[in-house]
Amino acid sequence: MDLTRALLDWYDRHARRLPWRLPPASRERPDPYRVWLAEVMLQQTTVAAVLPRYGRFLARWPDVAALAAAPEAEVMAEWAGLGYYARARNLIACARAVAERGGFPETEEELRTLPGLGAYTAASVAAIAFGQQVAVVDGNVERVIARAFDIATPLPQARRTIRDRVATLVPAGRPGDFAQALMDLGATLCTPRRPACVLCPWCEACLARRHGTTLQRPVKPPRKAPPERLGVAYVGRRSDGAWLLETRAPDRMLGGMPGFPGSAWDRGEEDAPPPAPGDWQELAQTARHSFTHFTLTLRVRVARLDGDTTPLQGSFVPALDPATLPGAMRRVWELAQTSPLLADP
DNA sequence: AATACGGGGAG
DNA sequence: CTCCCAGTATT
Repeated sequence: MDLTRALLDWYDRHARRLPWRLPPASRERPDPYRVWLAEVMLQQTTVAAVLPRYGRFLARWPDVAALAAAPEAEVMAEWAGLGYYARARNLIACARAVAERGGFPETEEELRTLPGLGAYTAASVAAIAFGQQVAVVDGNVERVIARAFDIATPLPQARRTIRDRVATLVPAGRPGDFAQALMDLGATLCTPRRPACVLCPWCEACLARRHGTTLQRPVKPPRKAPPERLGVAYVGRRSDGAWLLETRAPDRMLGGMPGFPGSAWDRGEEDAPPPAPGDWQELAQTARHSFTHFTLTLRVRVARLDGDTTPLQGSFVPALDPATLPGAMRRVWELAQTSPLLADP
């Protein structure tokens, strides 16, 4: 039996049931908006992390017209905690472009031109939403294919070979199911650390298994240790309880998200003057947060500000829901809660 | 080709 | 702790 047939048969029996997905072998076409939204949320993000957020987002903006009309700050707030905030900014831009042109384009090539749709997402929407016969390659697929064909070339150089291999396997009839089947296989059986080869539909054919190289595929380049960075953040609260916040510039780290004013730690600044006149006190403890490419230590300075304070940076917001803050800022907020200076009025 | 860009789940 | 995840945009 060929690889494609074996994989689809396995998928028909073991497909994960996910809210953005139709059951296997379904004759219906899924809503392109829902497919696109899920694919963007899933970029570098685990299914487990997306699951509780997808339904909430969809309930709030059920179609592309609704999202296109949404205020940007509300979308950013809904995205808080999901990371890679350029995704949310691109999501809005894409929704507006699609609403403008009256719907999603159906080819991989046209989809690729939309904001936030790269090679993977354009291919996945084309295959899953529109039934186009295209190769969908994500991290799971890279692992599965590198193992099945025992590809020793390191990533990312091996991407072209992997893509070509997938392209020869995609069936004309069920390209969307095939893409999702390959990803399910990587997510549930062909896992990085402990692959369940005995359950795998490709067990017999898998070259890495035959050669005993499974755990060494795919070959990845070594990564260097992320550097340490320092910074300062100011948590100010006015006598009426309002918090001093800024909206971070879109071209910066955590761009478009709310945050506490302070040094530009994403640009190497370790200190900065206060964002408003006041009696600022530095907390004994620091706020630590790990990003992909550096680890940040933030000194936190707090102050209770006068009712007529005019901020030099940021502006006062009457209420602050920490759930709408990105992780690093949430840590700062939590630490600031220990200071009596910031207690509710 | 290399780097910036988050956060959380799994082991 | 480390690794990795339904990647994209920029340089």
